[in-house]
Amino acid sequence: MDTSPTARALDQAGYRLTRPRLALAELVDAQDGHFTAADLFRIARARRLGVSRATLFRLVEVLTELRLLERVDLPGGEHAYVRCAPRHHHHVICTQCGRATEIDDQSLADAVAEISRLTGYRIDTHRLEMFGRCWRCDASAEPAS
Amino acid sequence: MDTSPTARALDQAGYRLTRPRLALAELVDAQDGHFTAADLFRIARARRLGVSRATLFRLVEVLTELRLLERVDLPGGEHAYVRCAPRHHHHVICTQCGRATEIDDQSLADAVAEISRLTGYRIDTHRLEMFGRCWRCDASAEPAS
DNA sequence: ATTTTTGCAAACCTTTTGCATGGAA
DNA sequence: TTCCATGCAAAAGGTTTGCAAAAAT
Repeated sequence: MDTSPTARALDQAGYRLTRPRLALAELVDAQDGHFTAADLFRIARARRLGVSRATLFRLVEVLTELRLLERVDLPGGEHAYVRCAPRHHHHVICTQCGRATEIDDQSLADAVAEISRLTGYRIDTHRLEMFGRCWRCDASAEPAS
Repeated sequence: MDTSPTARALDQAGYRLTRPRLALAELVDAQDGHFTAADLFRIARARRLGVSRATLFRLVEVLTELRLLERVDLPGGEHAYVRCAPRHHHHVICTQCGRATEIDDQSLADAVAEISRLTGYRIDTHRLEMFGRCWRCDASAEPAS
């Protein structure tokens, strides 16, 4: 059965459903946190999916163009990716478990509009990345509370 | 005369004022937009400052630690740096001329607090980068208005 | 059959590091 | 004189690319 959402999106966008793509699509769908290209490659190699680095990078690029993935720049400077819905939003990322939660908050749009007004810039795009601890990790880190 | 703010900050922080550092400090001070390490190296080489890549990277790292520079991740994924005051803030960056303007807007802090409340994350750090056109570039791009 | 996609390997680009020399304090 | 800093060159990552073979439509 072909229930991989990513694979379906690829198909719909006119890309051929090859074995490497199907395998990677499932991998990507299985991630619920952020991952780097290297992470993906490591997993693919461990599972003997027989996917080359080149193909992996090429697919990540396609998925990013389709907005199924979004690149986030971690505080250390690495490029990671998170699976997400193809609309404008932001992420809060847990620095402990890697979980990423999508945000689409109006108060932020308001803040950006205000900044545009204050600075005189016409702001085309913006990117907000927030890093912290999700409720689960935060709870387990403070047993006594 | 030693009027380079960056050089003075280095001195104050206990770093030795070597010729390469002084030369680079002046270069950095002269930038009013964002620049990559490669940009800086290109300029240094053109001016025959005799600074090696290693030294340049090492100084950029020091300046970033001292918070005289901040790394910004451009939409294309490159790492650039902007000169700035050593406190928490954000940047609006002109995609045309590269000018960077510092922002410290309360409405953004409010938005982040709201997001923290909504998601249950304890947000430690956040990074907002805005890209657009500054008033000057915007004006010259639309002569008829 | 035709066109896209793959894998390989090499190339590329950016950044880091070890180490002996040179320079600041 | 004592460390700190530099330059060099090599290494280490990370990502891209040319090209012939393989696979999807």
